[in-house]
Amino acid sequence: MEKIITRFPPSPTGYLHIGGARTALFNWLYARHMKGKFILRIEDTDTVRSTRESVDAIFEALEWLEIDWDEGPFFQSRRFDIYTEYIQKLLDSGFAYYCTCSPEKLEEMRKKAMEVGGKPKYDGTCREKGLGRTDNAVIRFKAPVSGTTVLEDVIKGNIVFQNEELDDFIIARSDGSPTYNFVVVVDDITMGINTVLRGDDHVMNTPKQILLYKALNSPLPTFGHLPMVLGSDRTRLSKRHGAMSVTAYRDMGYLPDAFINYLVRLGWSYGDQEFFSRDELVEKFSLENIGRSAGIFNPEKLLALNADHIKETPPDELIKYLSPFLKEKGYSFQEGPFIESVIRTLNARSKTLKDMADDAGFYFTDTVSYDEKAAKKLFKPSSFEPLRLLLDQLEALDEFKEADLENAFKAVMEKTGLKLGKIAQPVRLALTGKTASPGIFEIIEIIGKDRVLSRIKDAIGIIKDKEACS
RNA sequence: GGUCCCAUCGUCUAGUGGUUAGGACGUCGGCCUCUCACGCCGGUAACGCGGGUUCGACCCCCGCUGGGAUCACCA
Repeated sequence: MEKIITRFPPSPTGYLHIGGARTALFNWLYARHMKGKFILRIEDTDTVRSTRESVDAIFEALEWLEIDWDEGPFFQSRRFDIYTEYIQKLLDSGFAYYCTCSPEKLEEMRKKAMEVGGKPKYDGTCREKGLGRTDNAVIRFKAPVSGTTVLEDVIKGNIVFQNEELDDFIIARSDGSPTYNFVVVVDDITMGINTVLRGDDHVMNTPKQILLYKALNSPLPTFGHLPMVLGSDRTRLSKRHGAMSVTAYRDMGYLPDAFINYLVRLGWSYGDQEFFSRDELVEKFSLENIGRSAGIFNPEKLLALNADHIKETPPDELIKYLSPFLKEKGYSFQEGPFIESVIRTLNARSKTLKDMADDAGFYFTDTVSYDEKAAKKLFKPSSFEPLRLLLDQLEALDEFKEADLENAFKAVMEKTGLKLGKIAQPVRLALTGKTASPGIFEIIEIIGKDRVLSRIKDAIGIIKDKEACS
């Protein structure tokens, strides 16, 4: 069977957004699943809107998503010779012609057509004039005026277009630069692309492109149009639906694997399975299970999936992703058992890596800042005795191991007659500054004897001061 | 407006000519418990409407309605 060759062709006019990421992902997954090739192509023929920053932003986003490409990036701006050559081919074979109709005249025509309720299409004024090249002439494709063009879409099925609906679209502007529908086809032909997976919004372009393939005597690729991703109000996804840029999700603490897991499941299914590792996705991805209807982007489900992936990622692997968030907070640490245990206490409690870094503060700081309300409630005279007794118990311990710690607490419970909860909460506040944290024994073990003892002493001091004041 | 596409819980979806229409997120209730989570158990909620075809349609066909896409010398 022929080797599958897919591509992702973003135009660098902004950051990589969710829809683009999903298109890239489906093409990448399909290529990887089929052991084919995935090509990156930058569609920058619009020299006015294309920027170097956008190109970099796209690379950055793909890198984060861990979507790699086998060929490219190819830049259309550097392929003009090829386009010129193909335009000439079309001119020579009579499939294209020069047109000198002015933009103003065309605009007027469009307006009129819209008023009558018809499709605003070029009327073919110059079609048979046999005009030669002049300064303001554009080049149009000579499209068939009757018959049908059918798109055999692997996702949507057959879609039939009446050729009379199509018009002689422009393939080269008056300055000689080629236009989108034309360059896409030339690129896909010359790059050997045989599978085109793209957004739904391209279906109306496809008959034009099919006609071009035929005029160029090239075999058609397999087309598949992915359903759109919409915002919560069922309209096209935009800023007001939340973050659009893919890298914004990286910065919010999402795992790339969680992000792609969500994106793929939005429009693709594998029975009832919701959670997929990257490898599993590559293994199980298929075109047949892609849905036909548009999906609404649901940030809450993405968040839940992120939590699942954080939970399932082994601590030693998670470090790589968590590190930037810890470093941003100024925490220094070395990879190893310490940070891994820290992760183990937090991974079931964190929905994002940012949450995790936020909650991990007490493991890294020298001093603890207390939640005001909690301090008022828990650092009171009745906490003095249990804290003092616990301090004695802990000081006597050589090693801070869970079993020993439990015994230490038990001893305090027996002496004071208090339940564990009554003792643990003041201790938790003393150690973390907060009323919620991982298990009391695990954090004591990780924080370590020196810091634990000093933090308990600090708390005792505060309680004493309060007593003195009152 | 023309053309094209789409239609199962609020959302993502599974599903078959005969099912108690399944799962996940959310939500509600409970259990677990040193706090918060995790986890576990349970509840909530869907086949858009109208015609056909058929012994029987959520499923097949038609229409309607609703939603989306697209109509550039942008991509």
